[in-house]
Amino acid sequence: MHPNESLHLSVDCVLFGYDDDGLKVLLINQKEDTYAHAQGHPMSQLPGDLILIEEGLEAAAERVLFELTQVNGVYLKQFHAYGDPNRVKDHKDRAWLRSVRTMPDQRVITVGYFGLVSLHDHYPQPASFAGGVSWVDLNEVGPLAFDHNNILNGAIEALQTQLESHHISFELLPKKFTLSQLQDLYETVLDKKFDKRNFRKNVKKMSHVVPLDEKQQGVMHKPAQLFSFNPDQIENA
Amino acid sequence: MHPNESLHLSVDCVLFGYDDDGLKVLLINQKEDTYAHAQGHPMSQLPGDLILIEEGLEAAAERVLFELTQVNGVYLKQFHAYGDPNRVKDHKDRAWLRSVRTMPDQRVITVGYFGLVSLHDHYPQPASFAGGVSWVDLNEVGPLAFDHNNILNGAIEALQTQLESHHISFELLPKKFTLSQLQDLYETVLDKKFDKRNFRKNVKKMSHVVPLDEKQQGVMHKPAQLFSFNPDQIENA
DNA sequence: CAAACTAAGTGTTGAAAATACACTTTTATT
DNA sequence: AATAAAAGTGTATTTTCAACACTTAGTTTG
Repeated sequence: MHPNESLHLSVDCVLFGYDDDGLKVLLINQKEDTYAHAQGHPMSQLPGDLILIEEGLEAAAERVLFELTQVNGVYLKQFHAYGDPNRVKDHKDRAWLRSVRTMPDQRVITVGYFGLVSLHDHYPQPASFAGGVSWVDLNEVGPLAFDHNNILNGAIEALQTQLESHHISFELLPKKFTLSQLQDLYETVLDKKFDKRNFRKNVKKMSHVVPLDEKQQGVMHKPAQLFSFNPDQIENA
Repeated sequence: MHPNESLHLSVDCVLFGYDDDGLKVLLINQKEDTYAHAQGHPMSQLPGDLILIEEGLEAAAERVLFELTQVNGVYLKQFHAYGDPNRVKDHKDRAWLRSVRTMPDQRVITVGYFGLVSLHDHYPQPASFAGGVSWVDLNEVGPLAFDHNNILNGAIEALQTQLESHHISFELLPKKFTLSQLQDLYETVLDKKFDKRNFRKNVKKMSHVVPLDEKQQGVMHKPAQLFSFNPDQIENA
C-alpha cells in the first residue's frame, strides 16, 4: 500500500475567552530571539504542537494547550482537520520552523480544537520557550503564522453553529452571570442583536438556566439577578 | 519538541447511496485468501487507506475511494478525525493488518469523509486486491473492522445535521426526481415522517428546486411531475 | 371500454412561535 | 433630593407550523 512514514501530525487550539469587553482568542507570540540568526519576523500563532506517539487527539490538545499557556480543565472540541500539503511551507514561516523543529521541512497535518473559557477564570502564562501569550480581540487579529487565520475562521464558524444547539454558552461565562451578560454573549458570538424581552422569555423556558438568590453588587444602577447553569437539567425539547 | 516520526495517517470514506429502496453504505470485504495463513475471519470495513506523503486530505479521500471502489466524481466532505491510540489495535483486526501493511503495529489516525451518490448513477467495482464491494442497507450493517462502526455513526450524524442546512439532498437523488422521492429521502435520512402537503409547501419555497416540463413514465398510476436542482439558485433566507 | 387500482396533487383552519414595541423599578452617585 | 444607568416586565401582531381528506390522471384488468 502507501506507507507515509514521515508525516507529522499536530493539534492546534483555538481558545476563545469572553468577558464584558468582547470575545478574544488566545495567541502565542513566537519568541523574538529565535530570529537572531535566522532572518524572519516573529508572528503570532495559535497554540499548537506535534502529538506524541501514543497520545489521543483530545489528550494532545489538552496537553499542548497546558504546556504552551498553562491553561487546563477547559471545554475542548474538535472541529476540523487541515491537511494541505503546503500549509507549513510558506516562506514567512520557514525561519521559525527551522528554529523549533528537528524536521522543519516535514509536512504537518493538524487537527483543530476550539476551547471556551470565561476570561475571569483563567490566567494564561507563556511556556518558557514561548515568547508570550495574549488574549487578542477577534476584531483585531492580524496575520497569523501558517494557515492559522484559516483555522481560526473554521473555529469561529464551529462556535457559532454550536452555540445554540450544544448548550456551550456557559463555558464562556463566569459561574454566576446576569441575563444581560448572557444576551451580550449571544450578540457578540452570533454578531446579531436580540430583543431584550424576547430573549429573556426564551431563557425562562430553558430549565438549565437557574435563578440564584443573589444579586449583582457594586454596580451603580439596579442590580441584576444572578443566574447559573445546571448541566443536569438540559431540557429535552 | 515532540517528534512523532512513526505515525500513520489514513482517510476513511463513508459513501452513502440512496434509491427508492433506502439508504445504503458502501462497504468492502477483506479478501478471504488473505486469511489462509493468518488466523482471523474476514470482516467488512469502510474503504480507506493511508494517505500519500504529498497528498491533500480531500485528494486522498477521492483517490482512495476510487482505487478501492472505482467510484469517482462524488460529493465528499470531511466530518471528523479519529485518533484513539488503540483504534487499530483490537485483536480481531490484527490478522488483516499483518497481511496488508508493512508496519501493522503502527498507530493510525484517520480522517473521516462522507460521500453521497444516487445509487442509479454509480456502479462500484472492487479493486483487484479487495475482496468485494457492496452496498449494505444502513439497518443491516453488522460489526465492522477497527472502529468503523463508530466512524459510520459519526457520518450518519453529520449527514443528518447537514441534510437540511447544506442543500446536499440532491447529491443522493437522480438528476430528475419527483417530490415523493425527495420526501422519502428526507424521511429515510432523518428517520421521521413528514406531512405530504406541508412538505410540498416548503419545497415550493425553495428556489433551487425547479419543476421540469416532464413527467414520470412507465408507472401504473398518475405520473408525477419531475423536478431538478439548480445549484445556482440557493436562496438567501 | 368500463371499472378498479395506485400514487399524485391540492387548501384551510387552529395552534404555536417569533417579532415588535415603551415604560417602571432599583440601586449608587452627586 | 435629584440624577443616572441598566434591570426588569406584558401585550398585540405576524409568521410559521401542524393537522387533516378528497379529487385527479394514468395504467391495468376483465
